[in-house]
Amino acid sequence: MENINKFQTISKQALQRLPYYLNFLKSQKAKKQSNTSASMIAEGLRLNQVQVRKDLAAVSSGGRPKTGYGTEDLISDIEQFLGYNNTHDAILIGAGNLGRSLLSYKGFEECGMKIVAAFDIDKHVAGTEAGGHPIFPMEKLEDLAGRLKVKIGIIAVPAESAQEVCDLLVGSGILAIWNFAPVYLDAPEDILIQNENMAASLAVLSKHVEEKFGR
Amino acid sequence: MENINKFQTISKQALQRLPYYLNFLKSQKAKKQSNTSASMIAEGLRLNQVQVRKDLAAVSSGGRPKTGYGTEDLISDIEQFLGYNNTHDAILIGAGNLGRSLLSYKGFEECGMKIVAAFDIDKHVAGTEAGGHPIFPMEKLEDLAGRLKVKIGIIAVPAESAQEVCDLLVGSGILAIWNFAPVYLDAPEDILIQNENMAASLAVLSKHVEEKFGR
DNA sequence: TAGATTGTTAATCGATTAACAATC
DNA sequence: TAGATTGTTAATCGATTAACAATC
Repeated sequence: MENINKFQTISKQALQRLPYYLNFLKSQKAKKQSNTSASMIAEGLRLNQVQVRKDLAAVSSGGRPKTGYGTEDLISDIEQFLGYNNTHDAILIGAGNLGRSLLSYKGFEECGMKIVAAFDIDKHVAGTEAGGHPIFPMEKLEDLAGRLKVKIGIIAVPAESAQEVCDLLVGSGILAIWNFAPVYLDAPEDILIQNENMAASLAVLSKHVEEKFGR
Repeated sequence: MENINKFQTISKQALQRLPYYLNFLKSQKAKKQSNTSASMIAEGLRLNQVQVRKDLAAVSSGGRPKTGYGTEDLISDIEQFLGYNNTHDAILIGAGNLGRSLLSYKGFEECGMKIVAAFDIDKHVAGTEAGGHPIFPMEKLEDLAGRLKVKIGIIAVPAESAQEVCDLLVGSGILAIWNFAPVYLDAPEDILIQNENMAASLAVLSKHVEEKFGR
């Protein structure tokens, strides 16, 4: 039986676990472990064995009974799957406090994303730079994004202007948006919106402390 | 009937939606809308009505048929619920690239969290400061955390040392940990671990672009 | 062959959504 | 009273976990 119909889909949660596996596998590699089993990963990351096994099955077919996966093979299968090999260019909009923090963060490139330019509505901010990235005025966005064929947009503007920026990005042919503004954006369904909200995470922490510590 | 048995629990997902509601409500307040209904929030944030209504019911009892909630009342109910009124002190460990970005970010205080000190293992880094926060050597952590009665720890160290730092924090009486390292931490179950992994979010974006754009 | 590990099919669990009753 | 909106109980959906068969 051929596996023509076997569309291996993967849930968003599973997708988000993959970088953890990757990290663990790299530490295995550093320890000269040439093979790594799902059980080892599960134990190392304190996850359920079956979950790990299922996640890996969606990403690689190099698993062999009794031996597990070749550590390096699995690393490259996951990186391949996530598209870390082909670097994706990104632009960031909103060079305020958060935006500048993101611009100066160096960890994105090893995850296959490279910020190529930043934009800000404030004419005084435009023309400066942050973290080695030039900041342009908003008017240049559409032209530049189109010419550079950028596929990822990072929104770091205030809530009020986030939807507007989103529309602009969609119009410029962006495929995925990393949204740091505290709003749910409206976009065509083939555009992926990944919401990242520090306030949302803080809510979880704050609530827990409040509960445990009392008021 | 008294509501003694009515332990209103709330899911983590619901908890994370509350800051979005808060943001919407504040914009309502700015527009002088004295009342806001669940349906208005749902429409504004493009969420399901019932979901919003259920979330709000867990947080406030000020909803009235036909009128909805008093905008300001609901704001303060949510802030009360999340513990945004009582500021919680936090310490940050690891003043590297990411750590410094977090230290210089100004948005945490309005979510009820205040970073009071940072620590780093590197003796050269200790003694300096970032974003107006002093950076201390690791040896001072236990003493300072205990004396300041800090309840939140922020881990921004490399994956390899994250568990070690976690243990140290737990030993110092911390109640909740915001973990930026790409590992799942092992801690007593009454300690809340909130994982924040930029790489995990990037994986989702990267995969989508890869799928749409092809390789 | 026995044992470890993979990978799949079925059961469970939790969150979201739908239907409805209650109330101002 | 009629209508809008709340809040609850039941149905659906999706992800996780458990049980098991396949394989080296």
